[in-house]
Amino acid sequence: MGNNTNAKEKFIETAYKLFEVKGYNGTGLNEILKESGAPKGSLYYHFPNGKEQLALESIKLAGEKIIANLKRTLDKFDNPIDGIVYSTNEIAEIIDKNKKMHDMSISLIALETYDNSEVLRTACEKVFEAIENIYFQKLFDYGFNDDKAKELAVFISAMTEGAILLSLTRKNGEVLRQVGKQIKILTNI
Amino acid sequence: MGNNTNAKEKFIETAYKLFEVKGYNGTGLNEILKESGAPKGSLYYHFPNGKEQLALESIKLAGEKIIANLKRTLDKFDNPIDGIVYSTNEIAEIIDKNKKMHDMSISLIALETYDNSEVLRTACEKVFEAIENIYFQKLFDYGFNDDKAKELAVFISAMTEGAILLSLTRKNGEVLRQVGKQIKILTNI
DNA sequence: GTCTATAAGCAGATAGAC
DNA sequence: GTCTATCTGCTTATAGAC
Repeated sequence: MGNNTNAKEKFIETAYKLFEVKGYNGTGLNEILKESGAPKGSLYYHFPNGKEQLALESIKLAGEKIIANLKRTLDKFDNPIDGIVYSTNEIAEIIDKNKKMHDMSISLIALETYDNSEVLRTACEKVFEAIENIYFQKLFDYGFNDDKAKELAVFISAMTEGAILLSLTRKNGEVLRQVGKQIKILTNI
Repeated sequence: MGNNTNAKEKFIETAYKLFEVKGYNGTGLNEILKESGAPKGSLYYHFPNGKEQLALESIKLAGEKIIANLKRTLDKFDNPIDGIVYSTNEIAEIIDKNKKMHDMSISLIALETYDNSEVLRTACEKVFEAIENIYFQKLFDYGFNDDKAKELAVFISAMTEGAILLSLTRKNGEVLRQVGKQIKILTNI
């Protein structure tokens, strides 16, 4: 019997890379097929609901990778703000080099789908919530009370997503680095 | 002689509304044509470079509207931070009501085009710069020195864009309101 | 300047052989 | 489970009548 798990995973891996950079509407099924080297029939066997189902799995995968990256980085530091500044600097470097999105944000697909597909919007919402929770836990463990940690986590999530957007648009990581510096100054931790 | 200016402006108005919410890749030319009530030949007469040229004009128009809104709001306040908080609360209300983008951000089209079209990327970059300059001027006029005003302007731009993204994804303006509160606390102005 | 007809290609999706 | 052929409809764009 053929190994269907590998074929399915290959589709998701390929799709998630393309969706993250080119977006949901900007990526055709044919492109995903070509890149993954499989025929169309196989895709629809593994994803009966077609493109939307493939995107759903892609968003979940992207979320897992983003969360894993963020956790790994924050764990290097005791002070949460130092970890966050390091994280923004890491992303800044990637943008300086690749000038492409890669395991940093699902903002594009979130903006493309929040008004069209409740399934995909909810999936994106969950990823953003998970990111916020990582920040919250780090801040809470450091000693902030529940309310303060929650407020700061929302703030840091928004700031980071915005800085990624601006840095991508400008094709350099300067905004991310400036924002990192600024949050260090403002929070004064 | 026919009034070509009106026809052209009508196209831009229609396109900008659709692009802002549905995105560049998510909006077909046929949809713009149908909504504006004009035939295809007319569009290509006014925009020989097709969709990209239409999008370029749409981004410029969106930028003008966003800037005008922001200026008008900030001018109501002497204290820049109070103006910014009011502005984020305004956007939060719009999201609570409409749950759609409308004169608040070009983030979707920026993320869709930064890697495909240098023309559109540059247009988006200019809009973000203009927004940043509005914040800078307000902060500078209030008494911040040049460097500090610049740093805060970048920070506020990023934070606002990120908060809009998260609020749209969650379909409510809570993040924007929380971020507004938080920036008031952190800057302590 | 305006409008219609149409081209050429790609989109997502499906049927059915193997 | 895999693969091919194909369908329908939409995409951007163009040619040419008026």
